[in-house]
Amino acid sequence: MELNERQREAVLLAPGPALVLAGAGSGKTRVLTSRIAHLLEDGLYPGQILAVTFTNKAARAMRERLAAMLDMDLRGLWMGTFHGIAHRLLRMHHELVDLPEQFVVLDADDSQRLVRRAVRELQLDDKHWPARQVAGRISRWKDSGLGPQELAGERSVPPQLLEIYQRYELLRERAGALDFADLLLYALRLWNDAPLLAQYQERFQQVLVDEFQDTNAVQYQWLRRLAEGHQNLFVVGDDDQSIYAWRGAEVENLFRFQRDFPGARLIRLEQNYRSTAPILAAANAVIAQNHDRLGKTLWTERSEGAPVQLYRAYNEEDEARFVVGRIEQWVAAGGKREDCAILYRSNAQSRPFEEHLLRAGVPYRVYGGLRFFERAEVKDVLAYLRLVLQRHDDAAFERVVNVPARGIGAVTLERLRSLARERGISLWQAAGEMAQPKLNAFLTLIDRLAEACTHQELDEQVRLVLEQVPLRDWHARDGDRGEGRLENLEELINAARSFALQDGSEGLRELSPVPGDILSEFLTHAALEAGEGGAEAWEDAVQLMSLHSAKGLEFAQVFLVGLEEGLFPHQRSLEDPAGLAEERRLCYVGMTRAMQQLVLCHAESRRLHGAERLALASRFLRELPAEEIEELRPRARISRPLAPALSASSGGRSDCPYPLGGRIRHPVFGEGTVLDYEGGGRQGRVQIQFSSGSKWLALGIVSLERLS
DNA sequence: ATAGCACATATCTTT
DNA sequence: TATGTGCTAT
Repeated sequence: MELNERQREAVLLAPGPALVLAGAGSGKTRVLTSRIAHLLEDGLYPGQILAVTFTNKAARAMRERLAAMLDMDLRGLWMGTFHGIAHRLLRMHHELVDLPEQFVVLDADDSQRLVRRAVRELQLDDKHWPARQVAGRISRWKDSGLGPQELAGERSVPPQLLEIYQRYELLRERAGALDFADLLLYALRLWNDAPLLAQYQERFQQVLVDEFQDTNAVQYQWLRRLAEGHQNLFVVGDDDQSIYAWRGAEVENLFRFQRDFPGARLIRLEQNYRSTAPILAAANAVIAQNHDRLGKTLWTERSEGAPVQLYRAYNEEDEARFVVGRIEQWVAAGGKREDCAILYRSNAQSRPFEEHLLRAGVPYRVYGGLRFFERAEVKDVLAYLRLVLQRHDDAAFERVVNVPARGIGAVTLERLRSLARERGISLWQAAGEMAQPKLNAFLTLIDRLAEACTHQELDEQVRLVLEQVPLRDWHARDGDRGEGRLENLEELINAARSFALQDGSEGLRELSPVPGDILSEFLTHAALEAGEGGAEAWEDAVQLMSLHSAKGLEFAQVFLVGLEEGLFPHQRSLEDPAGLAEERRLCYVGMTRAMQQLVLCHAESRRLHGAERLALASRFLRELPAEEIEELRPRARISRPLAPALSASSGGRSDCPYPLGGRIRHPVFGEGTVLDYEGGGRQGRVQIQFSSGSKWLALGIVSLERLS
């Protein structure tokens, strides 16, 4: 595809620092990929390029695009997330930062458990110090580069919290483990080794960064030091799409960059190629309500396009029914399911859509939520493997010492913990010293397992765990609930096999020269990339995902749902102007995902956490320009289905000849949109929204022309 | 020590 | 809603 003038300029820019402010849909990824291709064609070796993306998905996509553009061996080209790259470096140079060779990576859940343990060890009330929140604060401090020492003098930090932080660090270090934030911190520490830094500065002649507005303080420092020699740092970002401040991202890095790299070239990409004019106008109007923007207005050459539609649903069921109806209509007209995306603020909102899609027999795929490697039964098996690798991994030890139940209860465990605490040793060591039969049996089990696992294929190692540890029986006793877990255990074997195959053949491994055990690779993979792609990944399916995970993607049809005060914008940001601005950017991100048709939905009433609540339309809807919006009026009949059975029977709406949301033409009233329908056959009636208002029409009498 | 049950509680986004 | 925690009976 041709590049426009600005894009071309960015791609061909001479070496040196450069900042590309790239609006949504302005061809950002294309510029980045083209520049890499250009550098390679210009004679740079793949090994001299480092490209950093924000998600694993984005890294994969870019690699694929690059491979398609160039007929070239890309081995040696480093492309990945900050976390992934940091991990790779740490595997290679662990000794420089006093890490054990087999260090493990803690995911968010592991970190929380460790916090809980720290709280208990300090004899603090874990009600008063909820692990989830404390872990969140610690992680944010770490993202800004603040260790316990730096916080010591801070009056705003309660002393207990500081103590918890310190204890957490102690436990974590003893376990030879790194949390997500540590990966970045330790990677930054690597740069304190001058020869090593010089080596990488020499090696990576060109550093390119995607989604730069989402970098945090530590990531920025890491980049700055890496590039401070040759200054060949090419960053691409959009302040309007900064949606990760809650995770420590600092948009200010865009300004810092210009300050720290004087003479940096600035290029703005403002021409949008993705969306129709109405979609763009609507999105621009919303984001214009934010202040302190770098200033940038997207425009498009396209003038055509359907208006943005707004559907006001009675409740979340109605919302789901409407959206699924529209999707069925799209598919019936020959559209692909995968071109339809349902985007919501929080993952919990997926359920009514899943139910309606299921009922309608429409394949769908949900991204996010509880992912494969985050499931308890899967994490248990992984914990056994972690112990095999690293006996001092206390988190893993605690997780499975009594799973399945083997008579090691709270009392024994408490004794273990205090012994470990007193002597400053790991739980594994403490268990060895206790010389208690049941504990010994557990230690022996792990040792035997480790022995059996040596020199085995990865999937064989997983199989060995399931063979030597009666986890299957344990879950099988759990009846219905256990069945799914059993399936997940079998799936884990498959996951291990395909990971090993991919890793050994052509995939990651050759491209990323990581030394060390495939097992530890796999465990890191499980923590870093919680596992998306299921077997049905290639099936044509409707896509359901949170707004956050939609960033960087595009779809012909976007249904942005749940636009209600308290839900979106989220309750917790209502009070806080900065939080509200971020919610608005999130809305902007969501709207700009749409290429052809954007449908916005909100419900008047919503069941949330089990309780029914009235919901006000989101303030973002009031910010829309009326002339771009086609409002679908609320239905006249207001009734919540009394029972699931009832809604199921009325859910079989295939007997209505006009799909909900579809366009029709009436001989007198003209064009309209099908809003609702009740009754069956010729007795049924259908509600149509005409420009003059909405009307109920008897199916037996009128004849309506269907428009595609 | 463990299973089962009642009760409380916090509701989001992700590497 | 759904998850987790604490209590009680076994």
